[in-house]
Amino acid sequence: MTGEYQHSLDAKGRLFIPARLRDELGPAFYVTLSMDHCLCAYSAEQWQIFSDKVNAMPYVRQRAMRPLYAFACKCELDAQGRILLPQNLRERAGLVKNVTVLGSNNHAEFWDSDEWAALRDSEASPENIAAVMQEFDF
Amino acid sequence: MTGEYQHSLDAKGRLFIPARLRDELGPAFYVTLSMDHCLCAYSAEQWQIFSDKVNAMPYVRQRAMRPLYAFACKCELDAQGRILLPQNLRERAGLVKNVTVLGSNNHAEFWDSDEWAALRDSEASPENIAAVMQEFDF
DNA sequence: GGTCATGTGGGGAGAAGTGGGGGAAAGTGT
DNA sequence: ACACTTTCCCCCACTTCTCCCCACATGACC
Repeated sequence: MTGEYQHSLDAKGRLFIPARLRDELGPAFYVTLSMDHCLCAYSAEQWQIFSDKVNAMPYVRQRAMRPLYAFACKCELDAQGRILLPQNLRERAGLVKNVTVLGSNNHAEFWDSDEWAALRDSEASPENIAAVMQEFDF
Repeated sequence: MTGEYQHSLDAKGRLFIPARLRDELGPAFYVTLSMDHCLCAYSAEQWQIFSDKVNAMPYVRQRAMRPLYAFACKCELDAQGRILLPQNLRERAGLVKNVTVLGSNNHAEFWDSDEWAALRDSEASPENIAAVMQEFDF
């Protein structure tokens, strides 16, 4: 998944999913917290892969995953290609009006637009890009 | 991939891809940022190799790749052999009207023509060529 | 000079994206 | 149990933009 898309939450808390990401996420997908101040969306398939990994862990470690599952929400697209984001998730990621949707390889991310803009400017500097590319021998 | 090709963005932000590069990039390829002030295009195959490497890393490290994926765009050729470059990518690389397309071994690069001309003149000096060749024992 | 492949530009149909109305379903209080 | 509010979901109307198409210019090759 790739790309940066600008959308807005409407008065009812609905978020539009760009057509390109829709194809890759599938008709129903999972949204949950991230380690950053944003939300992550995983296709049903990716979610399964993730869950399998969790299941393979000893129970003591599985408990640490509790918040991830507690906040997770299975989202389904309406006829217009939108999802309804539960309020607790919106609050958690500080999503109010302007939301930037990012494709990020195997998942999508939802950011408050201002926050993402600030992060992008600091992360997408030539030095960082250079460092990343070097690391991957790209 | 080799060569230097002169093209222009039309009013709709479309860029013509030279026939020689088209063959090597394939019908759909990925365009993203570069560490220089230009855009890079990778064939779907190259992109997959890169993504596989990223997926093999722990999630905490994968985050560093966010800007690369956020700016990336899967571009498909139209019947005339052109692609539509998203505005944010064009802005990022300062592409307005005249664009120089470069073949650069395993990828292609898109430069603002003036900028490339300046860079080429400074880099393609006999001294630089000599230095490069020496380094590779060429 | 003719013909084919390559490159350039623009019109228009249809998909993508946006917003809002209204009714069903669920939750709340008396 | 019943009215009332809130949330959710389906539907419709509208705007914007992408993509497909055609028409033409240019240059290479025969």
